[in-house]
Amino acid sequence: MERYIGSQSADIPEGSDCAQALGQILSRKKLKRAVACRCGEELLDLNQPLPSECRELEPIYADSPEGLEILRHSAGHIMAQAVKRLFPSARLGTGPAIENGFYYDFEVEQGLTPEDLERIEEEMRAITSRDALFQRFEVGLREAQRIFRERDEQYKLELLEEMEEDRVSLYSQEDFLDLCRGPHVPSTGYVQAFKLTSLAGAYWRGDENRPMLQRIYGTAWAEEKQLKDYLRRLEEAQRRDHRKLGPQLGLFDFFEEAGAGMPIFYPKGALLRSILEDLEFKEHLRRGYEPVRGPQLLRTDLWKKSGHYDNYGENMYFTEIEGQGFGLKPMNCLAHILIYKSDVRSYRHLPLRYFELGKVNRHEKSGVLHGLMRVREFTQDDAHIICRPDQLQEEIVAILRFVQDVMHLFGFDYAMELSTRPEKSIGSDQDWEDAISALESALQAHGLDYGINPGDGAFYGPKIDVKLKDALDRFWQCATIQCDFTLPERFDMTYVGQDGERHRPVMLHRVILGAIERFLGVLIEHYAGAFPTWLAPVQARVLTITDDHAPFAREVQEYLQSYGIRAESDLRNEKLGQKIRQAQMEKIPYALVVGDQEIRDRTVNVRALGGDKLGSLTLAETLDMLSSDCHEPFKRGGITYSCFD
RNA sequence: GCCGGCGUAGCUCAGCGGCAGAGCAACUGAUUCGUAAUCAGUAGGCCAGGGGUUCAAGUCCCCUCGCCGGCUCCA
Repeated sequence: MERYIGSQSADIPEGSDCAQALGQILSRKKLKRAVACRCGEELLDLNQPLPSECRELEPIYADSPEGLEILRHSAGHIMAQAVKRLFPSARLGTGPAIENGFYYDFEVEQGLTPEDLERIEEEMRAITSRDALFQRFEVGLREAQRIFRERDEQYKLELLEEMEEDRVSLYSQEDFLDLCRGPHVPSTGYVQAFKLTSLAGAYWRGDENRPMLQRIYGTAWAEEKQLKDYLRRLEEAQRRDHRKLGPQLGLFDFFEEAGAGMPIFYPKGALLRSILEDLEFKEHLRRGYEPVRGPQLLRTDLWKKSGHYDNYGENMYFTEIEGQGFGLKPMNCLAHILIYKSDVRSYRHLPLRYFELGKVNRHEKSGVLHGLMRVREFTQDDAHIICRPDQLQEEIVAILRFVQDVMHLFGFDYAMELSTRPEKSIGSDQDWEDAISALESALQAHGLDYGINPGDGAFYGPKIDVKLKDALDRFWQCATIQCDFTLPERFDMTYVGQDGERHRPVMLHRVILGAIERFLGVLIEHYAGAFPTWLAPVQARVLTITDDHAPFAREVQEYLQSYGIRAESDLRNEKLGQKIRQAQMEKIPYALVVGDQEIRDRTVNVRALGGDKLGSLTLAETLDMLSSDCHEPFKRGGITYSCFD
C-alpha cells in the first residue's frame, strides 16, 4: 500500500509496524535516532503496528522537542521500575516528562533518602544496559482495575476510576507494568544520558489536603553532551544565584534575628535600589502620574469594606492600637481610593494616576520564601489609575508601552498572560466580563501575543501579568495590570459627567517592575552581579601602584565624583595584581590604574571588567567614556532618565 | 503550611561520642611592587537557640528558629 513518509512515497504492506515502515525510507543510522513516529496528530511507538488508515507518517527523533518528551517519559518508567525493585512495597503515583527532565511520585513506607537516589540510579543503569523492550497492551477498564488491584496500586486505581474510555493502554518493561498513554522509546537502552537530580515531597494530584508522596526528579537527554550542557547550565544558574551574590557583593542579606523574608539592604544594595526608584519616580512624573503616600497601617474596618479582610485576610498582619484594630497594608489601593474620594471629581479630571513606591507586607507561608524573589516585606512601584470607562483601553495601552520601554532598557524578553476570575472573588459577572474584554482588546490593539491563565486573577478583577525572561531563560512575574470595577463600587467612587450626573469610574491597579526587591533579584541573576555602568553601585575604582601615587588617585576620584560618577580609590599597600583581582571580584565596571607614567601625562590607564584594556585616557576622556557608557542603554528609546540629573 | 535535607570562625569547608581545626578574609609588621592572590606574625568559636540521653555531646534524641530542594500559594 502506498504511503508517505515526509514527502517520499513508499509501498508499505499492511501489518507493518512503524519501524519497518520508516525503514523503507530512512537510513539505518537515521532510523536508530528515531524514538517514535507520528501519524497525523497521533504519536505511535515504533514497534506498534501501523494503523491501516494511516497514509502519512514521519519519524520523531530523540533530539526533537517531542522526542525528548518521549525519552524523558520513558526514563520516568525506568526509574519507577528501579524504585519498585529496591522498594517492592512502594506504590506508584504519576510520572510525566517535564521541562528538561521527568519525575515520578511514589508512596514509600520507609521514606526515601538522598543516598537512595544513587542506588536507584545504579539500578536504572542496570535496567538500561539490559535493553529490555517497552511493550504496549490494551485492556478493558475492568481488566486494568483488576490488574492494579492485584498489585495494590491504589493511586492507579483512583486514576482509572476517573477514566471514561472502555479500553486503556498499559506499558511494561521486564517485570514492571504501568498505566500509560505512551508512546515510549522501543527499549530501555535508548535512555542513556540521564541523572537523578533531587528528591522532594509533592501532594497527590497537587492537592494539599491529599497525602504527600515522594517525588524523584531526574533529567534525561538524547546525548551525553546535552546532559553535560544542561548540568553546566544548572551550575551557571547557581553561580548567578542572587542569594549568594547579594551578600557577597555587599548588597543585602537576611538575618535569622530579624526574621524570615525580611531583607536588610547594605549601603550598596540600598544605593542600587535608590537608582531604580529614582528612575521610576522621574519616569512616572513624565508619564502623567502624581506621587501620593499612604500609611502602613489602616483600620481593619476599611479592609473589611474593601473585601481584603475576607478575601486576602490570611495573608495580612493585624494588630490592635488602643482597642482599635489595624491591618498592615498588603496593597496600596485603599489610601489611593481615599485620596480620590477626598474631593468631588468631574469627567474633566480623569484620568487620575496616583503613583506610590509603596512598602507592603504580606504573610507568605514559610516554605515559599525565596531570597529576594519571595519576601514578606517589599516595595511596589504601584499606581492606581482612575478613569472613565471610555478611557480604559487607552490607559491600558499606555501601561503596556511603559512596560515595554522598561523591559527594553534592561534587555529583557517577556511574555504576557491574561488571568481570569478566581473562585474567591467579588463583583458581578458583567463587570468581570467587561474588565476581561477591556484587557483583551488592549492586548490585541497592541499586537501582543498572550496566554490565558484561567482563575488566576486578583479577587477584585482580572489581570495581565508580564513574565520576564532572564539571561538563563527563566521566567519571573514582575509587571501586572489589574482591571477593577468592584472597588469603585464598594467605595462608591464617582465622578460628575458632562451630563451633570454621577458616574462610576474604573480603576486600574498596576505595577511595572512589580516588587523592587524581586526585580533586583532578577537583575542580579540576569547580569550575574556585573551591573551595567549606570546601575553599578561603584562605577570606577582608582588603583595606585605605590604609595607615591595616592595624591593623584585622590584627585582623579574627586574629579569624577564632582561630575556624579560613583568612584572610589584603592590606596592600600598591595600589589597591583591584588587590587585588580579585588576590583574584578567586586564586579566594578572600570579599574583606573595610576602610576608614574599616568601622573606625568595626567591620564589614567583604563581596564574594563572582564579584562579589556582600554589604554590611557585623560581625565576628561575618562569622564566622557563613563558618561556615554551610562547613557548607552537609554538610547533604545522610551525612557529618558539620566543618571547625572 | 506540608515532605525531605542542612545549620561548626566574616566566607568556603574538615571534625560525626573523648582537648574545636584548615584555607581565604580581618588585624599587626615587613615589603613600595604595572593589570586576577607578596611574605611573616596575631587574633577570631555559647559548634543556630533550648531541652534531654551519657562518666563524657558539634557528634545521639526531642522542641524552636533559620536556610536549601520541592509541593501548595503569589509581586
